[in-house]
Amino acid sequence: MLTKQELEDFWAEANKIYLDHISIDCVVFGFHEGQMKVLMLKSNNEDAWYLPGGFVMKQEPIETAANRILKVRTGIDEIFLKQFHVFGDPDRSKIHNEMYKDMLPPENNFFGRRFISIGYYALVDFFNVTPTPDAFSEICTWRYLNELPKFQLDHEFIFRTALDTLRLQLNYQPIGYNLMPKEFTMPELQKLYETILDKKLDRRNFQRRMLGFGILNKLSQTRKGGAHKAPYLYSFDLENYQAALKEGLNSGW
Amino acid sequence: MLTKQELEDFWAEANKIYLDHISIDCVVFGFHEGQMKVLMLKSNNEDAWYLPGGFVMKQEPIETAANRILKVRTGIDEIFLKQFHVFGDPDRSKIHNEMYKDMLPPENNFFGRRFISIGYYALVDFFNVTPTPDAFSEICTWRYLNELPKFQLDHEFIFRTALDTLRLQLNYQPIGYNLMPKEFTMPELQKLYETILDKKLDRRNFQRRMLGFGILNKLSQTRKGGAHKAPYLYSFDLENYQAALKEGLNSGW
DNA sequence: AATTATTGGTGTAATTGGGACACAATTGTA
DNA sequence: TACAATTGTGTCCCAATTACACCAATAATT
Repeated sequence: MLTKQELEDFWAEANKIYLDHISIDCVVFGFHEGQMKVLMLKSNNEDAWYLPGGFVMKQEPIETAANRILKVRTGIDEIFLKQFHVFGDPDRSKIHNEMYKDMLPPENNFFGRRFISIGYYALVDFFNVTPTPDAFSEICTWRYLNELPKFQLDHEFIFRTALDTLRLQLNYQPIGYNLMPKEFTMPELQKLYETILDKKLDRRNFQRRMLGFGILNKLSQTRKGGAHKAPYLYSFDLENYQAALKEGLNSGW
Repeated sequence: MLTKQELEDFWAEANKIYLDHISIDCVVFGFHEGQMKVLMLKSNNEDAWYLPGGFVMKQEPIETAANRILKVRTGIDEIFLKQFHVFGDPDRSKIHNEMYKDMLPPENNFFGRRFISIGYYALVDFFNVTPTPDAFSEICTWRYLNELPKFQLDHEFIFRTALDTLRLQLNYQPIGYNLMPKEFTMPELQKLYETILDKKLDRRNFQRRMLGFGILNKLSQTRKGGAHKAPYLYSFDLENYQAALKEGLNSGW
């Protein structure tokens, strides 16, 4: 819990460096070996969980701001990051206004203002991440998708929209470059897809389709050491992968 | 051209009622009988064209703001309107700052601030629209896509992104409800698609695919009066149409 | 060393969807 | 009445998707 003085200092500083009324909320999906989690923070003020977020500096591109915000929360750079929606209801920050109303009059409460929030979703390997709380949270941690706590504000809606968007975009967009090791097996990649979509896919059809995209290199080595038959290793063909990111995977009309 | 006093009044008022740093830019695509145009405004200050846009009032939802802005520019309500991207480069408003620098110091120049702009695209029948200039434009009019003037600011990029997004979304989303008359023929609907995509489609394949979506009712009447064979009339099955808008047209994984 | 359990590699038949294509029907005009 | 233009409709072919089954490799067990 912050003291009144600390809050005042934060707001005074925020007023100087950040754009008013604009915030960024990030839904960080973490993956590792068939698991999928979301990065969440627990308020140090009450029993409420929220998504990582922050503000845009006065002369900072929003893309840069999103990366900066995630850098301090996760410790990693160069995250796969995608803008997916803007959340702009006038009363979405009401709770913040309530929360701090005893400590500062609303006109000084930076948080209590109306914020228009730009939603990003991020995809990371959660083994690479060091979850780091901010000044307003006591906990920053991964949560399983099926064991999510109650969200603060409209963060439940933001999370849901991000997940829907991610699943939709899986149809037109390659995925996995930042989530898989350099070399990986087809079953491992399939597990990533199954985890995101929360459904089983057919091994053979998955492989055929994925190879059809032309974004994978089949290596001659196999993954030794595991139990059972050694699967072949693949790597992403980065050039084709990037092209597919731009052009999309299916043509349509 | 506005006087200095008029500008000052506008800015003073804008400061009172609008959220700082947030703007909305709308790419309004107009369709009618196989033609496709974009709504544009010509600055009364210089030979520069820009997209309809405006600001968000302090307690107004952004969706409402976008509708309000388009209402005054087009005269119509209930426009098909879709948020598609946020443009937030810090220097995207630079030109505005330049433009008015002789009339007001930058700190009073509402326009000269850094704006983060939420991009919407709209689809309308341009026969229903009365293009109406704003205080900063002498002309508000439709322009053909292949005869576009030079754009101000980053509006060329915004326009291009909107068009790309529209064409992409044509693959997963039904279209035409607000753009076609209540009853229309298959060739008329096809012409809409061809116009948007700027390419010819096969009559028979188009019909088969479109009917496959299950969003059309085939009526028993035909369109009499035209030359040549009378085509059947169709109407949208609004229930299935709405469902397809939500669910998407193709499944993917 | 043989057996078993488990997972990975691969092929094939049936179905579906899309693309290319041709001919018959209707209507106004010459 | 012939013609031009346009619409309605069906079929063939290929590509993609689906469902499904058998063989191979490895480790643990016996």
